[in-house]
Amino acid sequence: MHNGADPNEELREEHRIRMRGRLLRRSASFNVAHAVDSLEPGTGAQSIQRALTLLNLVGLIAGERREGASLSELASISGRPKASVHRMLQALIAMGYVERLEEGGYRLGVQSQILGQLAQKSVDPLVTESESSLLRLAELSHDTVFLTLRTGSYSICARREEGFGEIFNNALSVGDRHPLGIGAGSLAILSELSPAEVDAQFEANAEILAERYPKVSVPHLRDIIDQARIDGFVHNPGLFAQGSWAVGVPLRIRGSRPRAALSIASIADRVTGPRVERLVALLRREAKAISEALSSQTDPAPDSGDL
Amino acid sequence: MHNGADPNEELREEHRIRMRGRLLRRSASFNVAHAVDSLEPGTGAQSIQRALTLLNLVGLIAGERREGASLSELASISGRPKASVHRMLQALIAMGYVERLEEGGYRLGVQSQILGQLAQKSVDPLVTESESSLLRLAELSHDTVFLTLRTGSYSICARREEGFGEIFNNALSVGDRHPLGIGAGSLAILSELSPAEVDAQFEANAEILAERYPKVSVPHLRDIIDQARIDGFVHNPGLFAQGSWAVGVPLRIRGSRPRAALSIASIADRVTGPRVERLVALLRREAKAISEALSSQTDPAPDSGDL
DNA sequence: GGCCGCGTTCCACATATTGGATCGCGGAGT
DNA sequence: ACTCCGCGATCCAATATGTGGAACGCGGCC
Repeated sequence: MHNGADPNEELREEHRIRMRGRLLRRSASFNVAHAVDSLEPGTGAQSIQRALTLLNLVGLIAGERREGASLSELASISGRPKASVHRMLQALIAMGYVERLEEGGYRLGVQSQILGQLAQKSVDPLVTESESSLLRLAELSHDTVFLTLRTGSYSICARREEGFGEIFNNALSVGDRHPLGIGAGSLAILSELSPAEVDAQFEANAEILAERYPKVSVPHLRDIIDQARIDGFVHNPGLFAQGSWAVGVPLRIRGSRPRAALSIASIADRVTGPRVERLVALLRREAKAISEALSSQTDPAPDSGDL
Repeated sequence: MHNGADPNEELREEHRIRMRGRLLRRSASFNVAHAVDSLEPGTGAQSIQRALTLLNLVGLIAGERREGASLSELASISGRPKASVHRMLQALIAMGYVERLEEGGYRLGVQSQILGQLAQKSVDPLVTESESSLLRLAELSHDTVFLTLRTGSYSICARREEGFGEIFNNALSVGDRHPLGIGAGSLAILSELSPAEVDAQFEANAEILAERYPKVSVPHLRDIIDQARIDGFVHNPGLFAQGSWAVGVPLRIRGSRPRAALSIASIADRVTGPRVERLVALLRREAKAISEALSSQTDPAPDSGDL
């Protein structure tokens, strides 16, 4: 996807250096939110759901720790018996989606990597295209930056880039999935949909929201969305994770339904007052850059720039 | 992973243009080889295997056709009833690993892409690092170039790049998996292992080889491997797919077990006589470049260059 | 030497998956 | 306009399938 001369690589390396040793070991509880997923029984597919959830989990853990994930860890986090997890892992290994290190840890395998490659051909150029924007935003804001994508009635954290500020936001990491409406990016996407569609989404997720996000008030979210339609950005004052404030802007792509957003998260102090405007300005600039880059890919004529 | 300025992108675009319209619609049979996979019953996991096999298949088809894969196509290729395939697809969609286009086709979804991203953190830098080498090789040879990786007792086609010659080798595409020993790259990897290890691999795959590759003679493969130990490259005179000849060299990475190879495949006429030496020279040069690049990543001191 | 936590294996149970059959739809053919 | 065809979606009885509690063996640690 890139060679050593990739201009992003320098930025990236710099980040890595500054981040080193700062990577706090996430508490064992991880972000189980999306791991314990909606398994509507009767659809005849929860073994698949369980397996893929496990695969996600392996990815999430092994993505942060070089040693990979241990069996009992996976068992306890996913909340199923070790025997089951073990059996699933065997299957995943047999298929090459998971590998086992000599030291015993589990991590993603070659097939996972290849699947990703195949996926890049089909799915959005968005993720790759926004790479450099995310790096710039992280660099400039010193906070944590996210690219959120919509899938069905969910939003998923597709990319995350660390600024190297003092604070470290662990509320969301790559691969985490939440119902639409949870998170600044997610709300930003909703703000581009019609009120009717927004209602439809909230309705589709009604149970999940009530069950897993009991503190969240849907009417309140609707208010935020309405405000965002006016402002053009979402401001989330720590609604979902305590102390995790954020701003988000939608990505508007020509000829495509709204389904992506950029957001920046940090502590309350850094997402208040005049700084909000500054962050929003940064986000808007990058959002525009990305949408123009994507438009020009399909259509050689430069965008009229209505953002 | 790259932005518009990625130096590989130009090469790549050029390829795309030259390839356009030449992408023969693979015959409906596809390369089912690895799709109908070893489902050892009783392990208690073939629903997972089936689902992941289907996922692979969606990736393979949608990787070549923008419209994605159709249900009945997937059903007929994978050889299971439509009802089952449909149910699995629903599950995969619910998890975000597969998406459905408005036009009705199935293709890989956001989660697949993200899984790939997470995998890149854990798995080899090899695949990304060898990108430009593959492009150069394709460009220079005008044939089809492969990066093969080892997983357990299998080899998998991790990358494939088209030269724009007259002939088009369809024997192997990205994601295809075969037992170790099937294919020039695969053999090249084996040639770096000790004879005892080679035997162990053949033994592990004995049944599969006998059943699915009845024409292949293991003793003969052993001879080829022995020869490759002397020559430093593998020459496959159409052993596995009729008319598909190839040469392959192993990738030797400092401080890592042998598990990768580069190979070039074409028709008999183009992989005989003096051209073999020329191709091998090309392969060797790139193999050296890659291994040096990787060594210098972990160890700042330049490699002593014993290749 | 005994304890603990780990990964692994076993097996009777029941449930989740299976797939043949059916249905509804939209496009092609006459 | 009517039929035919192939597609994707849905249903449901039969059972093959995955399940998970329990027990095992191993290595490190007190």
